[in-house]
Amino acid sequence: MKTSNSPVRVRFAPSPTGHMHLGSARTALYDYLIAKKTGGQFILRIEDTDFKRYIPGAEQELIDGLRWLGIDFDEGPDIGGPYGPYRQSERKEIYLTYANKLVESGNAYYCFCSPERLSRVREEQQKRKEAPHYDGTCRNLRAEEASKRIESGEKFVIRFKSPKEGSTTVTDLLRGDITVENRTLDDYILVKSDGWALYHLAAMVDDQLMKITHVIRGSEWLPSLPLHSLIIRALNWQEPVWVHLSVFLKPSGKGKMSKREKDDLLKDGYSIFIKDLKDLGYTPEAVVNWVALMGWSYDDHTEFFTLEDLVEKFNLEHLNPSPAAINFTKLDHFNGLHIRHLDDVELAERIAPYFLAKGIKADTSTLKKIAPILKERIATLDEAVEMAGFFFEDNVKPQVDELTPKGLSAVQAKEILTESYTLLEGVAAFDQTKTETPMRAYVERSGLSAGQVFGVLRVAVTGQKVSPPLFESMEIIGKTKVLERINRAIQLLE
RNA sequence: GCCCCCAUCGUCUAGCGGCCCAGGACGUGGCCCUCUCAAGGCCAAAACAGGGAUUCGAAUUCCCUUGGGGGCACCA
Repeated sequence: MKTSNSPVRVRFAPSPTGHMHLGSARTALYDYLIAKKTGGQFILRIEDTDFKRYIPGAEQELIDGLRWLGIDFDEGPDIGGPYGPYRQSERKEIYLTYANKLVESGNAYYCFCSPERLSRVREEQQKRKEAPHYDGTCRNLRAEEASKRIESGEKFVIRFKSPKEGSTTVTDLLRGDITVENRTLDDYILVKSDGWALYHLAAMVDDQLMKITHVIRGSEWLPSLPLHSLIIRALNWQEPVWVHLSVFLKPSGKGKMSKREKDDLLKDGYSIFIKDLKDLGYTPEAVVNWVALMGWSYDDHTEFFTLEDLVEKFNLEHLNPSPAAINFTKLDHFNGLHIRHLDDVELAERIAPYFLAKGIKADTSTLKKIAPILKERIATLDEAVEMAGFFFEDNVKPQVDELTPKGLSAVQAKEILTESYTLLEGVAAFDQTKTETPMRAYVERSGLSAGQVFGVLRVAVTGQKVSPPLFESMEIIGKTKVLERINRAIQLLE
């Protein structure tokens, strides 16, 4: 099936009921990519008809998440568009119009059964080990009787009249034909007793009215695909291309993630929520790259992609239908890759907020200087703080035991520092080439290893055992401060 | 219980009948480089779930089993 040549209209239709997670991000990404690639449009539609589950702020989080990832939409609730409104809560009457058409054409019917009766029926069915389904009480009610009961004020819902015989075949782009026996279909509710349409109706109506050509969504919708197709056919509409993406499994590959597991994950510095990822030091570039490759691959085995690359190379043909376990170490890898691809100024800007969050006043000019030596040493942006915090402190607090590493006595360590002080004090232009030469010579002379000498000096100057390269770091810190710090370390050793 | 989907290294995947005693990436182990940590380079271990069938030939097609996932709401 050729799908990626003519302009495609796709929609991302989340419900504002929780945080935006990786699965949604990937769906939105694919939507965006295929729309951009084909010169089509990407629409954001908010499915907010379930007022009980509605979470204020969730819509904004969604929009912020998309913006952060660089996924722009062409039409949506906050920017409008020719097929609005883009919130289902503003489209009640539209759904009713089509629900009525369905009733008129005999494809749907009014049902007056009470929720209480229905749950009793369900219970009995389950006791008999049957699949829970509507028992059909109102399915063949005469029209006059139905309208009489409606007029008398009885509560009702509208149900779809699913065929009882034969089978229904629908085509999914990744899986081919999917066929179900119609007798396994239920008479699903289309419109609730409060007059609001349910997803099954609302989404189909919106997709049609918004001229959606490809429905890209999670595979949790696969079981209701026949129903959706049947609704569309009953309305004499044309079916979109159905694309059901595989689900994401927890890292172990065993099922979806529970609330508890999500909390545990956060303790390890990972999260499936987009809003967390930013705080955890991940770049949107890496998240996009990573998520794009979970369920999609490119011919030539390339794995490093920018959003622009993906727009050019993405296609619907290489999608993989099997469930994928989330691999966070690979996110780390991509994050490192993308950090290294950032230029120094950009990286400086990106790490600045993390210093700020830790209460460290990091000035832009120093940030720019440390960016190149930090670049290949951090996997997440927040790591810049622990790796390079010492650049911004007035003084550092080395551990005495770290000042005297294995194989060296306190006396030797002190000697190294005193000698270093003298040598470095004598260097006029305090840049790395000028400081390294005399220090190397000293190493030769002392009979100690470079590791020992520079190690002690590193702890004295940076306060830590692990740091960016010593001489570059000292240059950035500056002569005065370096000497001060060495001095303090010598005192510590006394 | 019923329905639907899926099945290649630990993980993400390439493979769409011969190019595969299965390729790449992450991770892991080793070596090199090296002032620490990284980054980088090189090397290694690591998979076609099982059983039938079709075929000269199957990871690739079909069937069964097993395993995994999803769904069965007046949620989406």
